[in-house]
Amino acid sequence: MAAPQPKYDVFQAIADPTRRQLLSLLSEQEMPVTVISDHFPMSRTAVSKHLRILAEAGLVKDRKVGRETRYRLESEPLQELKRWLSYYERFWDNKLSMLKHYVESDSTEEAERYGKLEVMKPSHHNE
Amino acid sequence: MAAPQPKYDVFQAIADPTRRQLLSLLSEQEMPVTVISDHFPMSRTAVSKHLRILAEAGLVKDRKVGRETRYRLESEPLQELKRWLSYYERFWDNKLSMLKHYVESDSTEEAERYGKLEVMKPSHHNE
DNA sequence: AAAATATGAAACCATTTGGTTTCACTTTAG
DNA sequence: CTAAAGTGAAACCAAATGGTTTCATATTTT
Repeated sequence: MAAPQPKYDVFQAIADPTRRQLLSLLSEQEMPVTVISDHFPMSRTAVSKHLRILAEAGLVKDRKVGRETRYRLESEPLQELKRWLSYYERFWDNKLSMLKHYVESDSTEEAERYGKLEVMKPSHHNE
Repeated sequence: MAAPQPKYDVFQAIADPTRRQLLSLLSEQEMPVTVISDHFPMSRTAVSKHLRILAEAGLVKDRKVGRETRYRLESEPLQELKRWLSYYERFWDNKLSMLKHYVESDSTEEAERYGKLEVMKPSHHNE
């Protein structure tokens, strides 16, 4: 029953430099593992494992062609990242709201300041 | 001499769910560690370590106020993430260029296909 | 059919990561 | 001055991570 929820999310998937390079490489064209691993200083198996992690995060898809398995980029999951990021953009894009934020937090009284906030409610941008 | 290059970059820093929640919380206002850790199910020390990692990535700044150290969000480093992401946006925003990409990679001959590419040149989006 | 190619799975390993508890230090409050 | 509050650093730990080597299996090639 329980959905076999993926072990790796987009954030974790792109945290590794090698995996970001893999995405970059695959964005150019579809490729089988052997060819891909020629571009990296590690074993084919290691590359294969990184690909599996990317696949779990939905960032790459594969298809069998004869005896090879070709991997290709699937950028759609990156939209989650964009969405997460959009929340923070206001802090550098909108000077006005940023200033407002700053002034407010500095003009409040010491006691009770933090307790009044409604924080950590898992909403769109928390995770 | 050698710049003590930070151990954590933005990608790694935001890979952890707890750290993303920290950014979310701090985006509301500046806070001392003790108050922050009240919002998490782990020890103050653990939160403190996450904050240090975020600080290494430049995502939070702190300032001493009496005996407390207040942390605040510093969103600027997230621009690197936005920049990285912008490269991939074309794969979902621009249906035309995506299609072009797909057609090209599928119409080429088997042999020599991969060798012709100029890949992995560490450029703006590789890492 | 036999040899070569392409790949995933498994078993191992060293290092990193995310947490904990304990201790020392500084700054405020009584 | 003494106690309490706020923190960071250190020592420890179990689990996760990123690699490796070896082995089994499926598909081509000759």
